[in-house]
Amino acid sequence: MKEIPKSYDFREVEGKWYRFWEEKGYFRPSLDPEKPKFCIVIPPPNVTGSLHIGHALNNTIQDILARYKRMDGYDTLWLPGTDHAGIATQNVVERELAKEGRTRHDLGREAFLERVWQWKERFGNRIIEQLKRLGASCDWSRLRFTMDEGLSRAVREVFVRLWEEGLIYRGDYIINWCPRCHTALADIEVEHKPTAGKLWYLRYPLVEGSGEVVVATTRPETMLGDTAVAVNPEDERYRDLIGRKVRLPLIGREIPIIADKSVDPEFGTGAVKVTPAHDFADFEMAQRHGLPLVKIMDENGRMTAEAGPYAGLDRFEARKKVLADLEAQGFLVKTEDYEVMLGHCYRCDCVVEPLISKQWFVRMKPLAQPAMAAVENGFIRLVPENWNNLYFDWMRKIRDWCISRQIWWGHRIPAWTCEACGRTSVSREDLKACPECGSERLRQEEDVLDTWFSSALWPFSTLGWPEKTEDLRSFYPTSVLVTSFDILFFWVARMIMMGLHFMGNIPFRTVYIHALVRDEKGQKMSKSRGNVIDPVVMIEKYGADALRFTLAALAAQGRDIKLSESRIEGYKHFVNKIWNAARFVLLNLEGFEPCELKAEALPLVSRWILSRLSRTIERVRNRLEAYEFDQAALAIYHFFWHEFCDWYIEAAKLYLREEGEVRTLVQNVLYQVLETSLRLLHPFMPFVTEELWQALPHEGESLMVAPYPRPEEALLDEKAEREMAFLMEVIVALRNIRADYHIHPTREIPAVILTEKTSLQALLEREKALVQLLARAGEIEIRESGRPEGAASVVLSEAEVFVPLEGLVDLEQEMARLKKEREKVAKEIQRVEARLQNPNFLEKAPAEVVEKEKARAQELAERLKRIEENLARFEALKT
RNA sequence: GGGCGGAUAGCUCAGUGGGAGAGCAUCGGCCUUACAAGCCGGGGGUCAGAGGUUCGAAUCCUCUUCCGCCCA
Repeated sequence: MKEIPKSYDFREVEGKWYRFWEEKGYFRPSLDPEKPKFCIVIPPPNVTGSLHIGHALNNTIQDILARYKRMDGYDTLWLPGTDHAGIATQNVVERELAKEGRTRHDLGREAFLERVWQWKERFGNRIIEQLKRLGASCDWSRLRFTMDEGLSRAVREVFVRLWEEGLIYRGDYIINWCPRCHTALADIEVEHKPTAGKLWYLRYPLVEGSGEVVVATTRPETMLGDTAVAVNPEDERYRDLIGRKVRLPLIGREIPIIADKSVDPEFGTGAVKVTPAHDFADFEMAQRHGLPLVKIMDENGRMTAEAGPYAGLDRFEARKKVLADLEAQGFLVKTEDYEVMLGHCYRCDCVVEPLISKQWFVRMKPLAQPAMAAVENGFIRLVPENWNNLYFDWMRKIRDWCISRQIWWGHRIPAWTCEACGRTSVSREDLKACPECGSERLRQEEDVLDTWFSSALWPFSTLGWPEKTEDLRSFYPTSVLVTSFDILFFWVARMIMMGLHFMGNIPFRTVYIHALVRDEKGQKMSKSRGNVIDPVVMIEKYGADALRFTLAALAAQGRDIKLSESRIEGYKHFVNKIWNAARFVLLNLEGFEPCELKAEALPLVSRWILSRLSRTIERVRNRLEAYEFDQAALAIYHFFWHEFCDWYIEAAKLYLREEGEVRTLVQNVLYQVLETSLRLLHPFMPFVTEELWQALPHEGESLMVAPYPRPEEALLDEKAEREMAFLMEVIVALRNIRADYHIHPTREIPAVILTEKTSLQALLEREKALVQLLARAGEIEIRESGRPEGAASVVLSEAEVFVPLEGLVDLEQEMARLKKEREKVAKEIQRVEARLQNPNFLEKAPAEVVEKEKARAQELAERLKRIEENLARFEALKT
């Protein structure tokens, strides 16, 4: 037999097996039409990205599923790819240019894009390499990129069709504008953060007669663009003023006082200024009341000519100046501290500005309706399902999606405007001439599409759509999407809409939404906080298997993961434990001959471990199917460490000493349990399991393609489990006494075991050697009665265990132990008896519960009796 | 303001109507030839608080307090 090194060195192992798997083509599906299909599309990481701990969790889960299903007989495709990440990538390259003292405008559009592509070729695959380190079993031969040729074709097709269906339109609307990225943003790309601000009260004098209206605002500079003052129609204070006019300070424009239900009478004075060109609520109000728009700020965050004397000022300077002037002229009533929710760009964290501009939009309502129904009717299942409400809520409140971005890196909108006839045409192919008038004076739209537009198509564009490919036929709809909730709407909801609209079918059956990984104090990890746990560093320090197992073990549903390095270190110990258990088995396979395992011929402990193994397999499979990765991982952990290693391997030493059949049988059980455990563990810890499996006798080329274990009914053995539970109780009792009396571990102790049950007596006789080995016991006497004098004792429910050692027992200590035990048992009896004496309980509780309680009461009573007797004996000895 | 989640051992968390659990940490004893990254044993909890439903509540309901997150 092969001997393996004393401790596991993952560094030498991981790369080796990853290359092996890839070379063998195991990551690729066979496309065998007979096999059921399993498919996951990866949430494409940004090309700018490097692997962070969230990716590590996300991809570990996907890999666990992919490896599990692959081993379980599914033709499995895990389809990888990257996202061009429009704004983020453009920002990176622009920053690079800035170091050379240049801007993208110096280069021009084409040269700039050239530069971005170069950057992508050089750095864009870093995260892919890191995923390989993690062990991800993606089919790299199908690697896609949102800007590659095929996907770009899909984007165009979708854009044109939506346009033709009237679901895309262009128009002047208020949008979120990032003055730094210089582009429009979608609603959900804006992060609202509480910021300390002020509430300014401004005096607007009435045009006719004396009097005034005081409005409260958090943005005084926008008063330059006010076109009305609004009050709530129910508000008594202002009822008489509705319809009258005020004169806008500083500017002198006359604006009306209007009534609108959206005004909150509780806010400020109950009267608000209306700036339709620079506030979402005001824009909507303006539409309701037909108010004019006055744009006082431009795309750079500077004041326009409409701002009169303030034209050209930056928005923050303008505020200062406006306030100073208002105060000087007596229009500023008062100032209060106020916390405002300020929108920030999710890419660059700048304060975004609501602006009116010409943008492209997708009508969402018609698309959202079926997407909602798909979840409502259970065609798509969100796991855990408490995300349903949030999903529905968001879909109900959905607004049209602003898809145009004023950047260069991305899918350029396929629309051309004819300078001759003014018509805008949208086309699948680049236009050379105007389809309307034939003129060649065409100007292509400058804007590109929101990055999420292309990722919304991901589940079918990556499979080859709009071509009718074999991949598309085989793998759409995909099986499960693994993602985190923060992109549920950015991405998941849009994929559902697009999938339903263009494929006529859901994009995936299940959406598994995993937790966010936080640091050990529960804070978000971020570079600025300096609390980032870098998965690549962890892999180098503890190995990919340890990291993966940790993430799986912590992935409880509906709760964020608080990760600390010590947890990873802890599970590295588990990896080592597996290694050493395998080492033990290998060292003891001398003369190993595979044989059939007939339950009757096996020692009790072997029947027990096989039964436990079968139960563990069942549990692991169930928990995996339920996406309870933590439960699955912990089930294996417990079985392998605390049943197989702690008990079975120790017990096996008894039989391995012997010659003959029993040795062969136990060797076979050791082998079988280990080999099966490795298969069971492989999706969680692919590397160490492959390394060990290859060192064991095995059939097949790789553990990766070995069958996933199935529970075997024939191996379940309740009797063996019950009997072992009893023996373990006895052994623990003996160890207990040893520890309490500080008897050296190597010293054999004599034991007397009392039990009235003949079946247990027989069991103890049969398994005496096992008890002797595991409890380091010498002579063991088994009898029905006759407590030895002056012995340390432990009372079990069906037996009493004594260690009669001359001069051993400390009376006080022994009595203290018994008294404590008596108290516990007595308390328990009280509870059980109270229950049993309650007629309501006897009447209403299910019969089996009542039976169980009765049996328990009896058992406890017997135990108490024995404790009392022992105590009495000690009392007698004392006097 | 609206919504969702959480509060169980020192820490991290499972348990979701019928005997309070795990891992880590801690304490005591061991280098027992697979493993000291280990083995054996121990201690530790009015399950946030109050009320209710029930024969029975950590578990279901209501309220309160505190802590997260999302949306406005």
